Amino acid sequence: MNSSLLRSAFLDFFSNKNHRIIPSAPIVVKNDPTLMFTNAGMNQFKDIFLGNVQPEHPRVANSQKCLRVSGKHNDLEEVGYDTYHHTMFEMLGNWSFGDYFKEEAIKWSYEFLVKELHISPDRLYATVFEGYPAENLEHDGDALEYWKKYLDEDRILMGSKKDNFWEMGDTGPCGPCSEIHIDIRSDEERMLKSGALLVNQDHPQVIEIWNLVFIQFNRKGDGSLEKLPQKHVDTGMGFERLCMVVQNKQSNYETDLFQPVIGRISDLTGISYGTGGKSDIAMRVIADHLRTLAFSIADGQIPSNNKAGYVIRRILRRAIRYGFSFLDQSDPFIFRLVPVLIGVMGKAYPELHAQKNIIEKVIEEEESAFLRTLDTGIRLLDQVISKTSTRQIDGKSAFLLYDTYGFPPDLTELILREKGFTFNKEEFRTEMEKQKTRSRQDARVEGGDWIILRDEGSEEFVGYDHTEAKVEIIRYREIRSKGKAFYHLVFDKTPFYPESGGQIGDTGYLEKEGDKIKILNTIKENELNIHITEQLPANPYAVFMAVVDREKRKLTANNHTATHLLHDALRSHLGSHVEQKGSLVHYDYLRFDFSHYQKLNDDQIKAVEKQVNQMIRDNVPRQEQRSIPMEEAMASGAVALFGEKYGDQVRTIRFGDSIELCGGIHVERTGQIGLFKIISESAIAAGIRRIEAVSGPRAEDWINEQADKLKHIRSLLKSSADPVKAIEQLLNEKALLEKQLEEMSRERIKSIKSSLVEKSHRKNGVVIIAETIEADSPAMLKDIAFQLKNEVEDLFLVLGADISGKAHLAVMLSERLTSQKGLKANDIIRIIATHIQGGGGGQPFFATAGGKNPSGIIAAISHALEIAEESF
RNA sequence: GGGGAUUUAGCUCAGUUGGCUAGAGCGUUUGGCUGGCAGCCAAAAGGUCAGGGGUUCGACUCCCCUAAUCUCCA
Repeated sequence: MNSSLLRSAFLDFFSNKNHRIIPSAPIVVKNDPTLMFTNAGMNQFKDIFLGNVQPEHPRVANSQKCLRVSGKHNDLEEVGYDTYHHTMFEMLGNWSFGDYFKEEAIKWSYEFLVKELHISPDRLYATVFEGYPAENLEHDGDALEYWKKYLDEDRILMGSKKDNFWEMGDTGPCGPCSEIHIDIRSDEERMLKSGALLVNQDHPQVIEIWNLVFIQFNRKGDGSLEKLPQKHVDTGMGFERLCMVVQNKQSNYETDLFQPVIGRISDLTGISYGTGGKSDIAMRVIADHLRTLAFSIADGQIPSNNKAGYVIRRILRRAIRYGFSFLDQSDPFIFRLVPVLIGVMGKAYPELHAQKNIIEKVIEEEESAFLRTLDTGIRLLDQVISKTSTRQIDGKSAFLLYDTYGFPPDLTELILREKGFTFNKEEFRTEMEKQKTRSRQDARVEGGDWIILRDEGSEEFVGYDHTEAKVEIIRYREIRSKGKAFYHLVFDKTPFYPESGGQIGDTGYLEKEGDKIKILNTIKENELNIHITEQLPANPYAVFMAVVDREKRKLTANNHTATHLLHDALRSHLGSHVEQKGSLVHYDYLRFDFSHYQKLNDDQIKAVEKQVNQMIRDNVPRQEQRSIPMEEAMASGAVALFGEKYGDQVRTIRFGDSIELCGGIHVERTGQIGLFKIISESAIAAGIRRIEAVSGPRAEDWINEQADKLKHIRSLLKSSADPVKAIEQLLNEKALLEKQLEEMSRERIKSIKSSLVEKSHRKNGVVIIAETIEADSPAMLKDIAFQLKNEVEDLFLVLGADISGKAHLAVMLSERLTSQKGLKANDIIRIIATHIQGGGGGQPFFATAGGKNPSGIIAAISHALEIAEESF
């Protein structure tokens, strides 16, 4: 059975059991600082388990794309070396929200594996929670009883709390789980040793394929467990492993999910798969990472230099590195694999088709960028080698290469080994330790404990309707950073908008009987809105007036609405491939990154700007829906960014044709924005462009500035008719005059030079010139000095000039005088510069000085003359 | 969140302790050479040295601030 059929077999099976089939949530997580990527099938149902929202349907099933590349679940470094670890994988799951429980979950899992997929039951093992007396947790007798209906008792194993009691976090929903393991070893091997002994022993052929979690408790803050009124089922089955089992393969990479991609890698590199060498590892790494990249980019996460984007970039670079080292690829090639991947998975995940272009472009661009980085690294490494006298380079240099230039240490080692070198790994490790300690310390300084003032529930955001509110502080904490103390305050309700969705956080103040405390910023952490201040109120228990800086709020709202209008205008002029890739809404300006393949020409920019301004003049009213289901919003044509998921209640903001899911602050009517002006358009990555723009008063300022400049130009030109033509004329004239001037100054320099030569005298073959001249600029002085040096042999030249009230000196010596006589122009200049109350310096053959006292020039020159007379 | 680094011509980059009149290669334009092409030769254009402030007689170079980018750690 191929993978597509297998995926639909699972979904059909549960659909027939009255489950609603829902789409996978995006792989990129928004608004949850504890999680960057979806790492388990249950992520999108977290709120249902927590009781925060009611499910729309009590039974659902889906195939969820997951990523395990950072944080607690991090499989990245394992990928490639074995046959079953992945960064990106699909998790098949069926859920019951307060509906069916253990009996059905177990029954159906058995039915699907054995009846539907014809997996032999004598290869299956089930584990059941053995209990944990310390917490009064009984062994899971129910699960055991249900399993006995299907499996021999010696195939049902007891599991510890570690393996068979599942917890989401330190607190929250939890419960016992029951895992299904499968033994795919050959019959001979199975005869020799029972699979029961290999369960949970990291054997590559005795593996867990399905975990059935029975959520029935809530772990409270004090560590105790309470029974939930509603019991849930949460199951997850690794799709890649299932494919391997069903297709009778020994490795996930031999299934039809990976083989086409690996085949293409072979074609492109001319290296075949299955040789058992490093090239096999490289191919697995690339085949795996390609999936992660394609899915992340499709969900809107492009590689970048921080946070989630940086995780993605590092994965891509890991793939490139393996291609570079073990497949001998020094040109971009991974992007060429995208069509094959889409062939395999595009049907189940149509977003891959939709985003094909951008996935390819972004990967290609990143590949060439990293290959350049490798080039620079290799060059730097060569420099280090040439400066090293032993056969070992120091660990600090290797670390610098890694830490600052991102050059992988294993590559450093590889290259060094080829040249018969090594590097000091001990020292490298020490440097790395130092870096880690420093980071940990700085991170540690961050946290003071929350001080709870009132045990009140959640904080309410009232900022959509109000810019001030009577508030009470419900908790606070002190933060120390860079020797300064800051306070984080949380209110019972707040009009302050926290930094999110690209919009900056509100500022303002907290007032109590005339005493004001500034609120410097507002940020969001988990679901808390945190107000940052430099001081704590004298009486934190009081009731305060919290007031938002209305002026900044208004300007910010202007820019946020302008951003939506811009987005809409870009889509209507450039096409619907335009998607938001990043956004910054500040009170002074806005920045909007979006997918598009080429530079916008002037006409396009004008057209976009014009449409936005038309919308502003139309004074379109805001239509807001505070809380509607995601599905309904999408149906109305709202532009969704990545991050929303099934069952979410979302807010939509509509201005005419522009409908977006958005939590930000917007104007009531577009007319308030007044004016919109694009300031710059540039590229930030392959296929991604950036527009910076201003609106309202800032746009007015900008326009006025331009107009003032033009006005100024006109008044300077004394011609209001056609300033462009006048400037062109001036430029032409200027070019002509410059030529003439150059001619004249050449003549003048020539005559100055000849008069200098006339006034020169010789002593022991040295031509000595020491004169005051009239020069227009220090550059002219230099000019004369350099020309004379080329024309006169054995020259000792000292020149002085009064240039607009300042004294300037120059000393020029011929090569022979510096090398044979040991004279140094820079020494001489320093001595004689005292006469003009200045200082100077330069090289041995040429030096200059400047000073405040032009009347000292003559003294300086005669001093230099004395030096000359003494020397020759 | 913290550390390190980068920002110089359209592109890739040099520029030594502050002072050689800001350079190289590629690209562009023009002219020439060569049966044609690949190319070669010659010349030219092209720079707010990221932006702002400071120190200095003098700043691409030193100091401070800001921004963008790269990179490592958490």
